[in-house]
Amino acid sequence: MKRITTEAAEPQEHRTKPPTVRDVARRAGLSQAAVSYALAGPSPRVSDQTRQRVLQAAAELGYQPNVLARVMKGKEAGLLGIIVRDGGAPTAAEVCRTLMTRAPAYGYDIILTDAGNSATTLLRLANLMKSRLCDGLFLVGELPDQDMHWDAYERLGVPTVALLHGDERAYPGTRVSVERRSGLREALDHLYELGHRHIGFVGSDLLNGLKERRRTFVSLMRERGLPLPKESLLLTDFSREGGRDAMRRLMSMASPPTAVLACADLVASGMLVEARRAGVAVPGDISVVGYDDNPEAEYSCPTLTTVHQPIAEMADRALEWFQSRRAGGASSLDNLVVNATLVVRESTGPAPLDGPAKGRAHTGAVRRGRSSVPGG
Amino acid sequence: MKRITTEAAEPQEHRTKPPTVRDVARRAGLSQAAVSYALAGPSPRVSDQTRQRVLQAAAELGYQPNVLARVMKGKEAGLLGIIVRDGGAPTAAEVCRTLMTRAPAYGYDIILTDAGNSATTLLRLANLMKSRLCDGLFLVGELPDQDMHWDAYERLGVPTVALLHGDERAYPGTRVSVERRSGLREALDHLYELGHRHIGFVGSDLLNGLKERRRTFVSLMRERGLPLPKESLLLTDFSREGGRDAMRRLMSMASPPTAVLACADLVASGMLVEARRAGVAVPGDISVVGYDDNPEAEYSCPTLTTVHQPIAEMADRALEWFQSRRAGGASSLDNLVVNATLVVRESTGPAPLDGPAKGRAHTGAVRRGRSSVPGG
DNA sequence: CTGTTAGCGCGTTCAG
DNA sequence: CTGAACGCGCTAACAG
Repeated sequence: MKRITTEAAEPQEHRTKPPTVRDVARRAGLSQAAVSYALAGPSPRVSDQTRQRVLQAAAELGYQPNVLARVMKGKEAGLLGIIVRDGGAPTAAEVCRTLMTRAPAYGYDIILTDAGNSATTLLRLANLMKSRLCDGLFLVGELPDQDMHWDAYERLGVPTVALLHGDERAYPGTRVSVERRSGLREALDHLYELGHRHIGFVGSDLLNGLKERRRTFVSLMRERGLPLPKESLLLTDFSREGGRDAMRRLMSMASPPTAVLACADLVASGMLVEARRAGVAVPGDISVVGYDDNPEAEYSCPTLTTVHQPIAEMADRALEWFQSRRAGGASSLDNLVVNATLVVRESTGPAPLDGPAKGRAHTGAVRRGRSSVPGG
Repeated sequence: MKRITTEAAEPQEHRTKPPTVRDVARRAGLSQAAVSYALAGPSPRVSDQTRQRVLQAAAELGYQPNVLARVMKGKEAGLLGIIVRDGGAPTAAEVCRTLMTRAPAYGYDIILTDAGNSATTLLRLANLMKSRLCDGLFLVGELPDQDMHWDAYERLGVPTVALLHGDERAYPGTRVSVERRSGLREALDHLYELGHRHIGFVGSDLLNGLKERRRTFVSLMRERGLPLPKESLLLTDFSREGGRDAMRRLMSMASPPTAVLACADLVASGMLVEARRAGVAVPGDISVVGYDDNPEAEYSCPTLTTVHQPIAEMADRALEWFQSRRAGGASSLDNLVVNATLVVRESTGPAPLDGPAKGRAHTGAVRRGRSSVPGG
């Protein structure tokens, strides 16, 4: 009963705030409802003439609807959110880019935030996006300690698809996962055919997904009856520096493997850099295989043989899932599997005939070049 | 008068919707207002005891405030938005990453969307972010045709800072710009000292910023009285492929430059790849300088001498601007300038003593390798 | 057939 | 400490 406001309000401070439907209505001499109907498209509710008046008034004021208000009313936003653990990781970055590129084809806009490795940031941002803003969420890349935050994840209350999250123990919700075994098997077959028998692995325990790659590798090696001395299973940081360090350690081994699988291209890339620096030939002395097939793999030196993760396909699976949900089917807890395949480039070649690299002439060069290095 | 809803509604469907202040209030046996005050922090409006009750009820329900509703009410969101023209471009990607990493230190969260090179998409997303959601916007990377959309940009009605946008003719609003002249001058000095006199440029006209780099290069060459034949000013695509194409054209020239500046690392990287493929030595036969200092520059083969854009500093300038605005000063239309500096790595070396690369033995190899290439 | 009124959703805030 | 209005755009139900 105390409605004092309405038309009596002063118009002078409207300059700063963007115009609303009310402003347009005032200008067109109509009610807000009429404006809303007119703006929604041709409709039997408003005459074409009125509609034109509205459209013109809106254009003159530069009116843009407030999406937030619309969303609050309960309309679908047509917006999906990406929360990436660490946008600096090349594979995660490419997944995000791909999702963003492809989303429009599925009728979605997309926004992204970076959790910067912090679980609390992730939850804060998730809460923001979930507040009716986004119809769904992608979780790209796992957090190192995400297992601790399960309850919070589950409470999100927004349809969510996880990507790059390892297997169901690492993330029990709906996720896109890569069939690890086949890709790694291809890599091992490839190396075996090239004559390699002593094959090492450079891994990291930072994330569940990386651990799984190592476990799968070990199991495949056993399956095939190949020797796997403990020192050929290296652990290092999930970074380019980690790769360099691993390569140094390999070069200092009495009997290093003739071929090595890295848990990620990022690590493999560091290995190549260090090999080049130390004068170790790849693949002449040691073959290196990556995992991920980041865009850089094609431009490294030598170009990198690696297990390709089909990122475009992963993005499509994830987007399709949202689309079919929107259509009606509440298909809960899916596991959307895609396959990885080996891409052979320059970093793998025949196993050295005269045994491991260590015995060869240039090994001296390695020692000379970096004798004070840790891990030796 | 027809208010049927309210308390009479069935409670069973509350499970799906996240809890609201009303739910917390009901649980604590208080009014929504009391809850709101209590949640806002200690205040004379509610007793500490009541506050505890509220806090506990909120925790039990897993209550999270709806950020959208809060923002609608006119509160600051503490959120900044990034609109990136093309997240695939390495420099833009790194600027975004850096902004996202550093924003928390300035008290902001940050969300990002990719305009995917489309102006309409950009404006749609800008409208979303502007709808009270974001307190400010970063525009990262210019659109090829952005000049056409000036009025729309200006109407955004949100404090905006542009990054990677060329000079004030390209973007008249507040922006962070790189002092181009000094960085390029350093690069030329460096090449000059190495004995290079015939220096070329591989540019692109896609974006204003790239055009400016070329113009600055030309003006510096004139200033120094160095010859600059028209065919040493190459134009190509802003991509790795564009770089490869440019290198092929350079190799087919009768008298190619002994050193070349590329308008961007991305292009320079393609040039290195093609040189390696064709057996042209860098820097033995030709020196290559990039622009941007993307992270990859340090890992290419050879590593790339390039003009470093101080991205961290750019991000800090931009974030500081928002921060000081928030504090009160409405400092409008600033131009926040940072300086670029040369980083010398392996891709530059002394000018060949026996004249341009073309005259040397391996040139034959180049021709053998790729005689059917366009641009020759 | 056209236009208007009124109220939804949710956190905030002023007058009681 | 509570009741009720507010900021928004949208839309069901009514009035002309």
